[in-house]
Amino acid sequence: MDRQDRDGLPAYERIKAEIRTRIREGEWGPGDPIPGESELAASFGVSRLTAHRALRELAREGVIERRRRRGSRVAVRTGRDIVLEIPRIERLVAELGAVYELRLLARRTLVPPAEIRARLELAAGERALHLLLLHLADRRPFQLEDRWINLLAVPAAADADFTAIAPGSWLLEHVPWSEAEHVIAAENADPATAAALGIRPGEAVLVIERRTRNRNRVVTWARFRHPGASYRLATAFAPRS
Amino acid sequence: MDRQDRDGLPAYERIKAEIRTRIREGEWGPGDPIPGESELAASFGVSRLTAHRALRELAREGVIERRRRRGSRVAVRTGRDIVLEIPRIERLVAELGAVYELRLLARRTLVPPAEIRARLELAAGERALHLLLLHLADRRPFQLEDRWINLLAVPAAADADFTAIAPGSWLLEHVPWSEAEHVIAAENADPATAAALGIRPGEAVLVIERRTRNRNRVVTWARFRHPGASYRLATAFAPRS
DNA sequence: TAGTGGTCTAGACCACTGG
DNA sequence: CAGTGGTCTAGACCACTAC
Repeated sequence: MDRQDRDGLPAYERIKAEIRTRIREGEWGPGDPIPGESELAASFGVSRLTAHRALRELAREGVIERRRRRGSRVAVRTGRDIVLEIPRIERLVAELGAVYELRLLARRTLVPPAEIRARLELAAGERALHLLLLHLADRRPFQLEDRWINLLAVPAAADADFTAIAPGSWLLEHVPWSEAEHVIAAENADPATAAALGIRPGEAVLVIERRTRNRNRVVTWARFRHPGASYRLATAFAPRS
Repeated sequence: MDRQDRDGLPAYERIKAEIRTRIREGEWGPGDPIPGESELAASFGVSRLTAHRALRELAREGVIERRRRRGSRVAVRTGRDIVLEIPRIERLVAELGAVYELRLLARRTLVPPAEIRARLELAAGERALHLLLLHLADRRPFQLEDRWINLLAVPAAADADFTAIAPGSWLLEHVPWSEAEHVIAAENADPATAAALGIRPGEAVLVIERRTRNRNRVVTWARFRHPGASYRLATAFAPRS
């Protein structure tokens, strides 16, 4: 049953909350042992499995560390995980309360330069689709997108209308599953980038690169450039899970 | 028991792997229904709870979506979560194979300017500890750290020796639990930053800001600046959990 | 209102590991 | 080798919601 005995929360959530509270309030510090499954089960009046679930989830979230025989203890955090959500560009602009527009600046199918070919893990001489797009928010340049699409992985992209839908959105809808690698960097705007984004050459630009895979093939590689003065990635920290 | 029947994996992991495979290979596309708990339990010869665990974890990882009565289906991903791990600066430098050094450039306890006061959520007139540090990798400037510490939240910081240990590491060891907010941005180096980092004024700088909380109080707010040319944040995508 | 997911129990056996 | 965590089952009741 959805046990909502006391706080409208399932028993394992109540146990998790209780442990979190004791850690947050300093009663249990990093490295300190905390009660084991059996003890928790007894003190909360639940089965061991329920206590186990609470501890298992806390461990997955990085709050505690568990070892057989050794027991459970408060995790000693040596680093921090930042979870950044990067939504579709259309939603991002909409959430800023701005009107979104898309301009396709260039579209060509060609044999990519060596550097891009390596990123796409393409055979020599293989052609790929190159797109250059400008995303606008309230008619002002918001993001410059430089994208290569592996037509072997996504042949349908050759016929897609990227003046109507951003490639990122189109791909999300047409590629069933994907993993991605990201790089975030700061660069000085080169003259072409500056012209496209309507900023001065040399101005700081926030660069996000994304490489997406599907079935061990690189689907696409894209570089997004934002004017540094008007765009930042912000995150509320979320524990691992 | 740790059922390692076929692949050395627990049953719920085998079920998860099977579902992931079918999604990855396109057999089940975004939005498609997948077998329910009972059906999976029967076909894998496990109890419903084991099948439930597999589906629950996949849902938490964002792979599938579950709704009562409606059943389970492949998640329609509308965005991407990037998980960035930001390790301690000492470890980061060590992983680059470089020798780490720390230089404390300035240390003062003072009433912060209004902007900082707001970030620390401090009462007017309240003093805070301000630190300016330079982190070096192989004797070259790697990161400029501009940090404010709320002495009401961490009184012991007043006596800490930040010439020996980086404040980030010291805080991790002395503040039992924390949540954090992050901002990532690109800026042009101002003259002071350029001088400290040994770069030209105007060069792109990758800025990471972090605000850490404990018990609803802001513990510290810090701004880290890296020369854009020599530092990038990279991430392998990890599904949510 | 039927069917799916959500939670829970009591009992069980196994695996790992610190003393 | 004892104790802790890891997994599993069979059965149960409840909650939500699409039909």
